[in-house]
Amino acid sequence: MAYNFKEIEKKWQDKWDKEGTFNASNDFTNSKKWYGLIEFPYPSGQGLHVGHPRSYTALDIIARKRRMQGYNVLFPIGFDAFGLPAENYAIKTNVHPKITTEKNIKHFTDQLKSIGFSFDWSRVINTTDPEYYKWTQWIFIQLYKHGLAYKATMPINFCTGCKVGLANEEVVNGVCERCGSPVVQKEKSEWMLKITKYAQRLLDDLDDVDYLEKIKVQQRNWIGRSEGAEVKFKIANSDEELLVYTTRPDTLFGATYMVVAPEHKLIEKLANRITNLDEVKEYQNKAALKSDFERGEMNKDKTGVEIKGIKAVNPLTNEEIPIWVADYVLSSYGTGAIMAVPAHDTRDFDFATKFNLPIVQVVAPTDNSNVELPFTDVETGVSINSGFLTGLSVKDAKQKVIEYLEEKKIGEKKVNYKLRDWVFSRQRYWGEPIPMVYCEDCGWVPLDEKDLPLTLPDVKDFLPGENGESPLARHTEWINTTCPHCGKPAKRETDTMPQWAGSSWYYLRYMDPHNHEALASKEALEYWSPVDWYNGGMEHTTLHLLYSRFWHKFLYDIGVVPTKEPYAKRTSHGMILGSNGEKMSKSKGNVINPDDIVNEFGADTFRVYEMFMGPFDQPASWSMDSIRGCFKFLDRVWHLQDILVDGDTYSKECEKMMNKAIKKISNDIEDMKFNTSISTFMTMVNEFVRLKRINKAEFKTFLTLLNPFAPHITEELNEIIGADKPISSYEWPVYDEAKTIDEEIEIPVQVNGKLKCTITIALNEDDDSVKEKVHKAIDDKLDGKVIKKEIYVKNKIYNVVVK
RNA sequence: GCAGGUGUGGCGGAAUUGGCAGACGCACAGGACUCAAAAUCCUGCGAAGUAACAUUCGUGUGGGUUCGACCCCCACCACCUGCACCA
Repeated sequence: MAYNFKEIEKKWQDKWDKEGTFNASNDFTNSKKWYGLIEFPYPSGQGLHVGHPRSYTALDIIARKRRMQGYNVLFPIGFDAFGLPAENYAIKTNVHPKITTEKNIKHFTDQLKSIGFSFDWSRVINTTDPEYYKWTQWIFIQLYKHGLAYKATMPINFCTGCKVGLANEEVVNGVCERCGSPVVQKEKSEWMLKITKYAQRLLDDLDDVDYLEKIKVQQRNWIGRSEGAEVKFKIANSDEELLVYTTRPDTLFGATYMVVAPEHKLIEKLANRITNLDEVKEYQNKAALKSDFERGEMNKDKTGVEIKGIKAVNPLTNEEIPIWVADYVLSSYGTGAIMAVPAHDTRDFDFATKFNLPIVQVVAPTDNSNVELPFTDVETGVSINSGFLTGLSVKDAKQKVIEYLEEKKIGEKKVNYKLRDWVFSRQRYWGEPIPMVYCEDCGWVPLDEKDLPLTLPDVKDFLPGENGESPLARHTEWINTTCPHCGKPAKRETDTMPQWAGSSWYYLRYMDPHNHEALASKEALEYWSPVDWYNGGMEHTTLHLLYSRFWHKFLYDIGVVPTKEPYAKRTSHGMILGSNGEKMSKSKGNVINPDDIVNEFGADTFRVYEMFMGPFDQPASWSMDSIRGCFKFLDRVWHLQDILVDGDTYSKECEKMMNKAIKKISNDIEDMKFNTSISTFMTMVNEFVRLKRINKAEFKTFLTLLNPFAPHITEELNEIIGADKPISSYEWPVYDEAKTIDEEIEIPVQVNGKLKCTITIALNEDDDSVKEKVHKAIDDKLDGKVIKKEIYVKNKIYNVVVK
């Protein structure tokens, strides 16, 4: 009988669908729960990408294993359906995003089901469903009420293509992450979320979660904590002060000039004393026209203008030093002004060299040798030419100078973060409306919670406004409302939320997706929290992961969720590349469509191949040849039924292999080493074929182990061999450690570290007996050389050193 | 520039973490089956070398530690991924 995967897969998928086989239990008395989460897809018009199933299959394997281990498993799926592509498509074709989204979700659902994932389809969520975004809006209102959402006019990244404000995270190399158009700076009034208030906790609590180390590193870098000091510099002959932030207060004696960012307020304040105001203004204007990217481009010559007419006073040396304006100082970090220490900072050094500014060395290596400047080593440095700091190590000097500054009230210890507040407004239609109303008398007022959801009005015209206004801004009948506070006429916010909003809390909704009273019930949250294992792409480590941790911590603070962290464990999969090793894209013509693969080889082969491709966390190139090998493997598995013999226990010749395999595969799955699990399966099949027999007990265990990887074929074979219940209801096989150990082993014998031969010994054979065997084997190969030393590592290796 | 990662046959990759390098798969070659092809099955497959053994070389490069190194240490090269004038 041939392996008819089409028939088999359809049969089991229909059965699972009809019976809801994999729905998580709502019985919370079962204390053993496991919550596995994959990043829910954006239902794009292109359909499922072959990259999605890599992550989904991996967690599906773990979820299926957990069920067999007796856990109540929650393994949900949903759709992150707000976003630009549907809206851009609507602009082009005038098809409402709601229709496109619905169609795409249908398509995705069919595709996902055709691969046999054990998702709980009774819990599907969709971020564009008013019943869902009602709670997204509710969270926003809570943020607002707790002072974490505020409106600010600030320069934002404005995409000239999408005509929309972008978060810093969405700007890549000066262009829009989505459409590739240039991004310029624009002043706009935007809703902001105060993620910076949580910076320290987002950093600290990384110690309590099990994330891949590289994910933690990226989060830490993104938060970018640094310790230093703020120092006040007096402006000579004035009451004004210039506040700077520095991580090297120990180098204060070497500060030979100051630099302020072009946007710094000092220039305005002291405008009447500046003798070259025109020149300074011209520089400011030029800087304003440059994008952040242009300003930040490396290896570019530093530019700047001295602000003449005013001087700053170094608080330690009392020397008057010049003040410059230069765009290498950013207004958005620290205080927007720096003290420049050219001898010990490469940027200041470049600038000082270009403009002939004095360079004073104040730190030297411990041995006081001459070094090339700038000398930036903080580990070995010792203060010199620094008054009361001279002779101290960098660390001690920092400590001492901060004490001094604090005592004299001219400065204080200060921690800074690179993390910025989250720009939360989007001038777009296809997003959650921000549930805020502006009243002339009351200012910004949140909607009453009982009036949620604030639904997105149906519009016919999706073009953004000329000035980057939201398409909703043209909808006067929707905009005009009454103030929830005083009842007077008022206007709605027309901006919508970014795509990150809905995905910042979706894992909570899965716990109780049909709840009308709350985002999820207390019981469900208590029972299912936290997510036990979350797998997703590295591209989401700095944005989505950080945002959702922030929202979660906030919800924890206001008593909504029971845990500090949303995800106990986070892993990450490597990207699937085209067969040419490049990222799959339509323009490169190297896109593989999952439907074609499922059609030609079947879902089981597709799953096995994606797991066999290579190490899970590393990128892998698609190979049509390799996938045939996986099909061949399953075909061999199918034909094992032809050599099936009776037997209720493992046969003598296979007992060891079976026990070893259970151990290896069980461990491999936990370590996400799926590729070596599959090698183990292949080795087993080769052995059964070589022996021309497999007994029932062996086959049953084999099928159970393979079931999470290839669920359809294994269920079918299980039925064929007369099982009375499906594998998904079996217990995960256990092994007997004693039966994984060989009592007779082969060990290598080396002479001077080079392999000469191998000998067979009993496990734990006594050393003298082993020695005797070794000498019998190699004594005639020594060419009369003298044995100097013999090393025997028990049961491992025997090495003879000769001369 | 900083941080992290990777480098092993023709290719994808294994290696119990310091102990027989190349498991498993692909490709390739030979054979069986077939009128023939495909599929399937069997055998071989790092390089040099030999009739065949033997032997030598071999995990990006150069050095080191060790009885023994893909694995540890030092220096370097190449590629990938983040971040990037963050004071």
